[in-house]
Amino acid sequence: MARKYIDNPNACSLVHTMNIIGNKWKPIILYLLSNGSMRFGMLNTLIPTISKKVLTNQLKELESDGLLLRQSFAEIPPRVEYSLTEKAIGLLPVLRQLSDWANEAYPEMEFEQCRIIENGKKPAYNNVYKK
Amino acid sequence: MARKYIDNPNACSLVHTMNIIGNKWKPIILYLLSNGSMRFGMLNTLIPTISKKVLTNQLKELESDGLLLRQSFAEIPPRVEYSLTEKAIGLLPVLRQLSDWANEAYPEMEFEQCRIIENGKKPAYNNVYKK
DNA sequence: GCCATTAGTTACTTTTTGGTTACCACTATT
DNA sequence: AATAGTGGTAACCAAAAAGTAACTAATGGC
Repeated sequence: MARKYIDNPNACSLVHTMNIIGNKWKPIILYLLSNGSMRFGMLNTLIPTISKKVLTNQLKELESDGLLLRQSFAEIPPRVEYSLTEKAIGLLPVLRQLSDWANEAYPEMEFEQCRIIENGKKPAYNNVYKK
Repeated sequence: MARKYIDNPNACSLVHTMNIIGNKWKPIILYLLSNGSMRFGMLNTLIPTISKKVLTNQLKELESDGLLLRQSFAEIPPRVEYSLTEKAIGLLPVLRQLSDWANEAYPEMEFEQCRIIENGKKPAYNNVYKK
């Protein structure tokens, strides 16, 4: 289960960034967590097309790269909260710009409004992904 | 050979961006082209760990997403030049910020200086990836 | 006539990623 | 006594991405 990274012989920081967030689910996970912590099950509900196995795996990788904090509460049934670290918070504005870029570059696509860190308002989760 | 996109039921522009550049090679390709056009063979030389098949495929996808312009010259042997479109040029500052983010978030890694669109100087290609 | 050159393509194999189902621990509720 | 609820894990399988090697077209140089 070793993680596969792109060869990065010259230590290019862009390659490193893409190693960390350049895949199918991670930006979405960070985006959903951008307004506060969330439980595993909630993430799974908001991203219904991801399997539990893969979600677990992505969360682990994000945690090991220092982007997520995982807090496990000793309760029954279990409760685990995921939240962004400072590192991840520093990435949010860039994710926002990636979003903005798509809006400008592909105006014909009429995207939804991106809700990342917008005036501290919570995103309308129920409209983002429906079960 | 149909392209697989992430499900994007709510037309999130971040998901769209990741569909377009969120993979192993595309940011590197854009980065290498950020100082001007380049031939297929040169790209392949500068990214020696990519196979010709995959490079061809990535270039096609970037072209079909409107990020690259492909100019084929009727010469023997063939000559094909790839260059960035306006869309792609608009993305460069964001790529630069992704780079900068890694530098700040992982200071222990001592990355190389990112050379994207830096004062119009050409990147020192030979130091980026060696054959 | 033979070889080198370039930008691919094709067929085939391997690696990587993602999905499915069943299962677990522990308690509260019915 | 059975079931629901949560956050997983394990075994197994399917799909996607990537790698490899051989091949091509058309021309110039030897």
